[in-house]
Amino acid sequence: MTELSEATVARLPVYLRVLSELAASRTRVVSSDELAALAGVGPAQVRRDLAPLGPNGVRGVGYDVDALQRRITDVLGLTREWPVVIVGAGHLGQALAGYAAFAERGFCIRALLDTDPALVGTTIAGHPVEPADRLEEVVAATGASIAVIATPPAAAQAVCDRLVAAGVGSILSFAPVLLVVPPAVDVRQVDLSAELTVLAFHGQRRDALPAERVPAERVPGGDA
Amino acid sequence: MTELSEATVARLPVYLRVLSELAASRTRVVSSDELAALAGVGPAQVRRDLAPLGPNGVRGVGYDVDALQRRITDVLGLTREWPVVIVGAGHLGQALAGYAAFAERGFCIRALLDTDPALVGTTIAGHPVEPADRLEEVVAATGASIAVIATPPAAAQAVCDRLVAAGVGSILSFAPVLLVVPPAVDVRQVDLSAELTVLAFHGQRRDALPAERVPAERVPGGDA
DNA sequence: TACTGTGAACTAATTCACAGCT
DNA sequence: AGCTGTGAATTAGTTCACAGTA
Repeated sequence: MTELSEATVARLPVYLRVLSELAASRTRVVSSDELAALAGVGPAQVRRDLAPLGPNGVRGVGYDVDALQRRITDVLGLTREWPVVIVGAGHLGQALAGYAAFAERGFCIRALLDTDPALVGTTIAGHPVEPADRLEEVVAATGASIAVIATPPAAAQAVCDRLVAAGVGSILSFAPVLLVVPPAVDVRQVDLSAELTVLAFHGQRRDALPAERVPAERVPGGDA
Repeated sequence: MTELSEATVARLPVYLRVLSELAASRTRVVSSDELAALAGVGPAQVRRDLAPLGPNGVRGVGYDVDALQRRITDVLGLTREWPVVIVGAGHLGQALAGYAAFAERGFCIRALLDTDPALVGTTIAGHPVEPADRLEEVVAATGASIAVIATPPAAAQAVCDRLVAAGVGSILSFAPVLLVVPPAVDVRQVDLSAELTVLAFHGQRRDALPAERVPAERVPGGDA
């Protein structure tokens, strides 16, 4: 395995999902054309992405669904379980705590933290909400190296600092603020307002050109 | 305005947020260096992104905060209100329905739909949950051109088809499935499992190199 | 002096097109 | 015949470095 581009890494989870579906429907072999169609990318893209993972395909035949599924699972680090701590038990934190797709991939929610006394002590999706004071001990006790920040923006940086100090190396943040972290820490941000804003931008353009040529838009899947 | 790259469009909402913060703190002028630091990108990137929006800066001085804020708001299409319909009133749909940051940007949640009879008729964040049967009439009545899909994956494509048929042109989906849409429809997908998976991939690599060089990781902000 | 705007260089990512294998 | 894997070409995105200007 030479070296995977960031763009490839972002697509591997998509291929993995498609392969699970294929495996569930007893499909044994899949071609780059088929896989591409199911994943919403081009066939050349699929081959480029998969080639560096080792020889996975058979020329003239295609890819073995099970073998490829195992290979990607392995490359992505999904052979182990990843304990996850969620900070912020508001609506979003609650939604994430109950999100079934996480567990299927080996992401086990191990704790839900919040500062709100009205929430602390309650149980959400089977997880007792702990007081945020205990962040450090909860991280230590669960061994979590991944944390999700679902707090109000104003609290995010402080929470982030404490998570990093407690040893968390990977953070998924839903707070629309820049998180400053040491270089070894990996932060991904999901900005829901920004997503809608990009849609608004395109929508506005579409409205402006009544029945004209619509700018480059790949289908299926749009420009997700 | 020549033509904005997709990458630039994705960053404009970030600049807009930073500018709002600056405006709130009575800052009148900002340089590309400062804006870059606050947005977590490079200064050259900021200038490249802003230059095509017209002459916004003054050489030797910087950018006028208010004027730039207005300009970006205008370019992104945020001068009008965007009615939004959310399909799926589970935890995630509820979280989105109550998400304050949407309203601040002019995204007004106008309806929440669900098939679950236990949810229909209840009120969430001030929005009555409507039966999903009424999708078409709700889209028509609200004039929504943006919709959010927060349903289980199995229902997403059918919902998507109905939304498109009802005239929705922009869709934000949280369902981890490929949505097939006509070319004129814009789809953005947020795949939460995939986000965690990318973190797991990097985390695994970090663990593998105990005290070694960590691969390219920009700070602040990590590789969000 | 201190900043923006931009040509030019560079790097990353995608797509083409075909050689090579089964 | 039908597929993968990959060099080569292309396109998109970023960064540099500096000319231009208030």
